[in-house]
Amino acid sequence: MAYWLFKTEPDTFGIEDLKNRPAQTEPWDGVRNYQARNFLRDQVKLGDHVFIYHSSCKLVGIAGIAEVVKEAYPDPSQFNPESKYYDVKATAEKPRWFCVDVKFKQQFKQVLPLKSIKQMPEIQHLGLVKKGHRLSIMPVDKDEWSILYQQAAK
DNA sequence: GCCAACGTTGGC
DNA sequence: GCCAACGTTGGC
Repeated sequence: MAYWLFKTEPDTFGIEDLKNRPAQTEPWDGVRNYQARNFLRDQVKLGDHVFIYHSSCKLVGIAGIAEVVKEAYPDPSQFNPESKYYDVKATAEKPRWFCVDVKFKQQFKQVLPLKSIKQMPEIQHLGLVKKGHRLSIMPVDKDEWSILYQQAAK
């Protein structure tokens, strides 16, 4: 099993929204970056665990955990002209973008702030703490997951 | 294939 | 809202 971090803007869709969904499950759509897409399509597997990270908001940081309940399939929003994620160049035969379904697992009592994460000496490999951390889907190694989880679940 | 212009991300 | 850091686009 692998570990990931997915970014989201809580004003649009946050951990609370995931928790309140029917079946607490939601397609993670709208990823429009090739590197992130490749992770989603090729490496994110059923049962993988995911940190839900809140960005562009008051409380920036890791807000909780979700689990992958459906592996990559073509992101429907790319075919929908009404959607802001619509992509003219995508076709059913040649989909360009993919999504997975995630299910709510846990909301932390408090968001683990980015500021704290950056101060943790053990967390050095995570893309988040590196310069130009713009990937919306990124791998987290096992050790870093454990350390972050321990810190967040306190 | 280079690279300037442009758009987007995301912390602050 | 600012702006630095990236990614993407498109002319050549």
